[in-house]
Amino acid sequence: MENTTKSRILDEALVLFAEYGYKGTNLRDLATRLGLSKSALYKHYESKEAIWNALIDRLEAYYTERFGSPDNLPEVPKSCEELFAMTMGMLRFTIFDEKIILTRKLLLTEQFHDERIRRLATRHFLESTAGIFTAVFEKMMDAGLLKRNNPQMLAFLYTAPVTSLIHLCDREPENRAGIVERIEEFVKYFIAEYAKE
Amino acid sequence: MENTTKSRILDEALVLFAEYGYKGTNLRDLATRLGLSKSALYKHYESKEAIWNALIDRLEAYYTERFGSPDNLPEVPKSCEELFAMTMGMLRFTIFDEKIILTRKLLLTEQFHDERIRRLATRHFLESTAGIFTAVFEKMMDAGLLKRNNPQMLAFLYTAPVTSLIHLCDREPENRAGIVERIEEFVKYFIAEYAKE
DNA sequence: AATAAAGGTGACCGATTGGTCACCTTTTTG
DNA sequence: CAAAAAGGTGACCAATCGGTCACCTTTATT
Repeated sequence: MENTTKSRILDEALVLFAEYGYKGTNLRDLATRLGLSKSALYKHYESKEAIWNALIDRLEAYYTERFGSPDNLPEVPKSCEELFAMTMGMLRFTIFDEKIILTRKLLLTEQFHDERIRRLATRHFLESTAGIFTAVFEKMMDAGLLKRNNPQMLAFLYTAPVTSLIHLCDREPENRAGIVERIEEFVKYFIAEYAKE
Repeated sequence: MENTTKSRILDEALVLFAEYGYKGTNLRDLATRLGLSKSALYKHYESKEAIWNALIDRLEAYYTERFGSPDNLPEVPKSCEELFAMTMGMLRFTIFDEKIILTRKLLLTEQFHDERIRRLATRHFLESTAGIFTAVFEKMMDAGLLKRNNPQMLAFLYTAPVTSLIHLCDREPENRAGIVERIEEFVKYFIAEYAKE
């Protein structure tokens, strides 16, 4: 169920839906990109909407698998340097992976046109990463690495600015290097501000 | 040049483009909503694209008028209570005004399909409000109301989380009241954290 | 009052779209 | 190996879209 035509259709659908939107995507282009005829698509999905729904099914599955259970938390950093390294590691992953970029674009551009996308957008942009860092910060406070503070508030204060710069990165990929530096600067500032001592 | 048909077309175009996207908007709907026939639109604009461009012209003009010159800064708060009041005032304006909500939706959903929207999105979501608060914080630090700190970084730390909650508000208008409370909570937390003493 | 310009209408056009169908080819299955 | 299921094709269809046109009505202009 990996490199089947059925799943390749979804791969390519993500590219087109993310780039041109649901309305702006047509099945002839999709078929051509896959080296298929348009009618072949209908052997795998019964309509354009069915492709769309299957793509969102897959996205939802990805999110529940990735962020659904609290046991796949990252290792808690044992120092502020490790916190910095972990953050930048996550960032690089999130900012350079083509599929994740496309997913973000899809969530942003279709959030007001589809109920399930709307819910995923909140989950992605607000809850997922902030939830992880809430747990991380809490443990780092317990370990005496960060000043005592409201961990949830602190995580929100940490992730929201970074998220907004990630959006900038999607919008201006030509400035990616400079933006990564800016994020680095922010992360350093934040850690310096809230590190113990 | 205010309540002319020409400008009413743009008003209604904003609604449709924001709600359904450029591709998802059709001129028959637009005309019907205005109580016109479709061909009447062509007496005012030569194409769908021309309507789109005129709408963006107007948006750009609004932004340069509103945020273009540094002299229309808000009054600098004389206390942290005033900073709180000012912030919540700006927030309420930004969150309840139907036209601003639609504009945000348009910027989000069309930012990858149009170069000028892309630039406006960065200006709106990253530069405008952060710029204002950079100036405000700098002056409040000079006045001894806030702890000495990097004003630009602080403004970014302040506005980015609020902006992300404004997006949440657009996505879930049914939870607006609760989200406003959450913003209030954040703003209080932030001010308490960075107020002098 | 005559004329022209501006504003508005409905019928129509070609292009594009999602979707269907009869037919062919390959692969699987008993 | 025969049958059938799965995968693929190109021609075609109806609906929708942006856009045009000839024509009518209202409003300014001189």
